[in-house]
Amino acid sequence: MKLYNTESRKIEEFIPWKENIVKMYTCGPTVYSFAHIGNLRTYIMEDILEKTLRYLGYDVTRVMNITDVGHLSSDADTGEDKMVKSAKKEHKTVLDIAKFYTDAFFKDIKKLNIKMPDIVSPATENIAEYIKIISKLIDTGYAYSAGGNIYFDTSKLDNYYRLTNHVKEELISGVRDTVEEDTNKKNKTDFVLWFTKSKFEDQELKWDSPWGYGYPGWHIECSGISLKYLGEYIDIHCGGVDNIFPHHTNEIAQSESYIGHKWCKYWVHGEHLNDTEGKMSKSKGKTLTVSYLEELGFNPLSYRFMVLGSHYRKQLTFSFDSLKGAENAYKKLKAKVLNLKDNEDINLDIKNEYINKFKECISDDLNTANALTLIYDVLKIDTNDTTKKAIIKSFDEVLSLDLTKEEKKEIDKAYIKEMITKRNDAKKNKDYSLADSIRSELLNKGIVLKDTREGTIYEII
RNA sequence: GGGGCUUUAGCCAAGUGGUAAGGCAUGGGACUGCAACUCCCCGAGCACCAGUUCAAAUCUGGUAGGCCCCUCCA
Repeated sequence: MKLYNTESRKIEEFIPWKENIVKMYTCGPTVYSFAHIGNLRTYIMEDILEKTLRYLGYDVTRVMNITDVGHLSSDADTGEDKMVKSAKKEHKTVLDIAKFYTDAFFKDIKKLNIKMPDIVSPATENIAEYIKIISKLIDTGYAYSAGGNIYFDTSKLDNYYRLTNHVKEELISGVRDTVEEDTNKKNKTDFVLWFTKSKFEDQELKWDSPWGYGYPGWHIECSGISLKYLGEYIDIHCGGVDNIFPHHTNEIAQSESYIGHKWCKYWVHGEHLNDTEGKMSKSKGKTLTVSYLEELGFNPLSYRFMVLGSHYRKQLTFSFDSLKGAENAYKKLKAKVLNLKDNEDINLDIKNEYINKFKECISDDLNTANALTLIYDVLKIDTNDTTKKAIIKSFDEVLSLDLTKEEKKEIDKAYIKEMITKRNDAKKNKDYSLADSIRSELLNKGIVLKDTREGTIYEII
């Protein structure tokens, strides 16, 4: 397995800490609104990565957090916690909001055939863990108290920037002038581990701690949850590219200072889905959600297909034209696969040959585009249908496009047969208007008639 | 100002030194009462310039465009 590691900026051979065992941590959503399809692109990538590792025989444990506290809002306003802001807007408690959008997130990932991580843990349920970590960081001199808050002292590390290549001197703290400088900090890059005093006094969720009644900083949750469920050595940490700095940089700082040794071996980041104007964002208004795509008549799996057609480390520009193209391609492909006969003997040599080819594709830094192309190759192999279908079904364990899954809709077969007979009679009598009206009547019910050489068949859409 | 990514046919996209995979769309053809479905056929020399090389989309340097990060963000 070859994987691009953000830390080395190279494609590396994947070698986990312990042979055959993979501990994988993936940053989860902040649940203050619906996830948009750009967010979901990263989760699709992580899903493919997890399934690829399992397909290759690794024993994978994957953990994801749910951020339900302590994220600052966008610069568009004066700085209110996102969760609090949503709660106010919708007249609900913070935890109600979190619960609602967490459920919505789970529904979305299910529609996209993203497997639920083995462990999903909300930030608010691991406060004790954060307190434990912060206490030790204070004891060992990595953290200090100032102005009522606990800060991590980034000057204690000589490789703080190792994930990003940033040059310390060139960092401009006020690229946007709306950002206020926190005068409690010893260094520009220091960050808060625990708040008791902040600009945002209306924070609704607070907990007791050795440093006072307050709430955790924005980076500690991932370190805490990861250490709690995966231990001190993890193999892969994923997220979107925007997490690299400062979030993941700070996670490394905290976690390694706490445990005293290297923590995570591979950092894998997914590129963004852009719209034609650039980065998709929740604040731009028109949010593209999975449900919205469904309202427009798209199958969520068409979006998955579209995402898999590109590489996760390349920016992808979303347009309805490209989604439409993906949907066409997906429908055609699936129809071809479903058409394959299922009652012959599988040629195991051929099956193994193509499964190996498939493994080559996906273990090449998750080259899903080539994996999809391989499906088209399989359809062209000189072998029986059943072998082809078995091969594609195996690929689909990773790709999860439901390519071999029949849609099961309740249909009245006898009724359709009767209508087909009626129509064929009409055709014989050259009563084409009757024939066409029968055809369109069935079409309205989602039944598409196809006149083939072997007679009329139907498809349910 | 600093850091990083990116530029291949109408669109998506593979490709990591040897004369451009695949898919979608379009067009043409077969089939059809007409359609749809299906099947067959058709398209680029890789942003630009200059190097290295017997040989470059692939390496080096530069130019131009696009995007992201440095601020919560997938």
